[in-house]
Amino acid sequence: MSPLDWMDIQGTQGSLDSGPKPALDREAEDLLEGLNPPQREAASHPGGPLLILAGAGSGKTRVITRRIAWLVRTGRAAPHEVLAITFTNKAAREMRERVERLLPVQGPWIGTFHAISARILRREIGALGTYTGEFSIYDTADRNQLLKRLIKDLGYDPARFRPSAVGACISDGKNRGAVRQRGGEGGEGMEHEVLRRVRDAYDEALLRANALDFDDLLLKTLEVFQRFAGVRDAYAHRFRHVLVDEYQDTNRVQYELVRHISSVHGNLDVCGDPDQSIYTWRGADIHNILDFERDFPGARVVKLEQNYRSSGVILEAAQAVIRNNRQRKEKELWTEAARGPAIRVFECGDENDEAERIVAEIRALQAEGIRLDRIAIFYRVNFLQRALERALRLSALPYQIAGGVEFYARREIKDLVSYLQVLSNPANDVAMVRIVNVPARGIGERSLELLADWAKERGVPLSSAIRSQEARALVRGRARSSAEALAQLLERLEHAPRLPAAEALDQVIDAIDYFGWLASSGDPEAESRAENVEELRANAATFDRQNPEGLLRGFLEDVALVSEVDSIDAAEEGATGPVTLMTLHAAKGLEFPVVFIAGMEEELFPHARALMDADGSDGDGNDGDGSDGDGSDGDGGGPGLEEERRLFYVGLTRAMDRLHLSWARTRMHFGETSWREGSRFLDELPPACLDAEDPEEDEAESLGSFDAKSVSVALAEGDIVRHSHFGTGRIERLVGAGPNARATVAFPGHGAKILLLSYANLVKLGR
DNA sequence: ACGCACGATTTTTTT
DNA sequence: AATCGTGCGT
Repeated sequence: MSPLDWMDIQGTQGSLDSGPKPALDREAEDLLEGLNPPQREAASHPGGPLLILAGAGSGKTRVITRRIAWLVRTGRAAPHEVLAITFTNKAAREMRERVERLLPVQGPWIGTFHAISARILRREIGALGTYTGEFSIYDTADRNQLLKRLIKDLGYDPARFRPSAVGACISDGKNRGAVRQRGGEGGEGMEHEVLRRVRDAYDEALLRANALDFDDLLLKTLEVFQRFAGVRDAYAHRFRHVLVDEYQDTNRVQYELVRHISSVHGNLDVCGDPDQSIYTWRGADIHNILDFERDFPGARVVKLEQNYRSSGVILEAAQAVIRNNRQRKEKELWTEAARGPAIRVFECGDENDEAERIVAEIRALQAEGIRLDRIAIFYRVNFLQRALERALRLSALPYQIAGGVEFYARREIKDLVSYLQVLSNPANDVAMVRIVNVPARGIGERSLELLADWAKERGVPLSSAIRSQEARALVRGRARSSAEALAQLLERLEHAPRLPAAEALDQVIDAIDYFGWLASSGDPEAESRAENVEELRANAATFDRQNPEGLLRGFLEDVALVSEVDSIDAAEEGATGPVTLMTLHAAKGLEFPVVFIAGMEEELFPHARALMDADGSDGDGNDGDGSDGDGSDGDGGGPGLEEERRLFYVGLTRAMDRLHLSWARTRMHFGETSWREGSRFLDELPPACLDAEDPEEDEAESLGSFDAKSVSVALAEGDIVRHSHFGTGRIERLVGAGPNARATVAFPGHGAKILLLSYANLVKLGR
């Protein structure tokens, strides 16, 4: 979406108010074809507030896309009068494509809250009088870097007040936004005092840098709407129909935004599932969806309860699990699908064993003819990714990871993007600091400090100091000439913001001879960095093609707002894609025929942290520093646990046919190995849904295999075992005892091997 | 000013 | 285990 294909905000209305033309009726009717009755009701809701309670896999996206097309087709809204808000850019892209397939029409605004807000602010933020439309967007890394400097400047120890932690606090405050005034938050020792001072300095620094962080994008938009009714009304008039997906994950600020923007026409459709609310930690307030009918009187409520995605077994299991939650709106999903294969639970020795078993299983699936891109592996926390990745690489299975080390967080990418940011917004100090000595030009910390102080005294950005002869005079020697050269460089590139992104990028790369520098830097990763830069160039070129008017600024916005999750490609036609790895959070909204969920362990899957803080759904007081310990109310298990359970529910319901859950008896964590216990969630699965091979049910065996080291004791001839290198095999013979015990194992494809049990680490699979 | 070695710290989840 | 930051030596 190009930020500039703007149509006059007001203007276009009239002519559409007349009822639908009869000729269109049939075509409109076609758009509803194939929908079940509630889906049809939702898609063709005539107007006014609408709440779609959409269970997992109930065809929600289908309904929304049809609805948008239907609204346009029946003349209830012109394309550009439709605003659809999604949770990720990927979802936005997908929705746009699907709508366009139904109706060859462009113009609806479809995007995330952040993207839409940015788009509005580019145009309107000037009204606040403090920012300009050229503002930069600070991502989390930028934020933390800025905070670190501020914490130091204020004389605090950044080790004691970790920038990331302080940043999280600040963000939290902003997300709960409008209601911040509640806590005088004075007392409570000096911690709050520190926080307050850093926060103030932070906001001021952002202002001076003409920069907004993610939270500000929403907050400033809200502020504009609140303070300038005219602007608000213009948008509220324009957007005749507003649709919000994943409404259960909206926070307070987003709620207010939605309210404003739908205030004129009152045509607000929200869609979501309280059972899939998994973002309360980031300020999402489940009450938004629970109280929708109260907030928007006269709301129509439609429940979508037929599941079209998962097998009977999977759906039954998911339902059984989620029923353990206390805080919940009753809802029964049903399916016409067959029961399908049972869910399998792998109990593994350690994380490598777990990864290898998953890999072996994937191999087996592959042999069955199942494509890799139909397979996904989920996990609760990112570090689990490591062992999985290692095993996949070792076995040469192609995979892609969502999340992990984000592309745009890589140093080489940050470097180049920072140049572009400085060119686009010279006040962007964080970016300026980053590039001042990249490539190395001999401007060290000391020189930088001199320049920064000069700028600070005058209240001007750092880049002004670089450009000022007077400031540069403070610096001695090589640094001075380097600063001069840098100033000239920036001047030569000044026109970059008016260029297409790819061109601007290329000019920067040229001007600093980035490839040459990379090659000569002695960085062992130089090659892969160069590849990443090529990828960045390709991204820029793609952006230019899709957004001819976007220019550098548009590209920078994309860079800031597009997350790695968005880069997960749904398989191209024809070619078979790789296995996909991602966190459970990232999995929301997706579906895969085969799903693995790794790390089903206490403390890890109900995550230890989630069980600790007892608050969550009450917008109530923040953390008494360990004063009230009420982790004990039984039932649902507390809001933290309930959210974890919802997350598990989300994971389960991503699976269409096959589902594998795994856990490890020991796992390396923080560099030390610890004993693990199977997740309590495993116990919540109905036995009827599980594969019988469950070793936990077998008393004798669980005794024998309790100690990973003594697994061998439990082995017998005829057992099927797994080996980290050779894969699955069958034990032909056992000889010797104790540390000398040996097994002859037949591995299909490798032949018979004689293995020393104390080394081989065989894992018994069955017999 | 820069490189290296050592030690501290990390790991919930993300736009 | 792996990354990051600090302090020291050149």
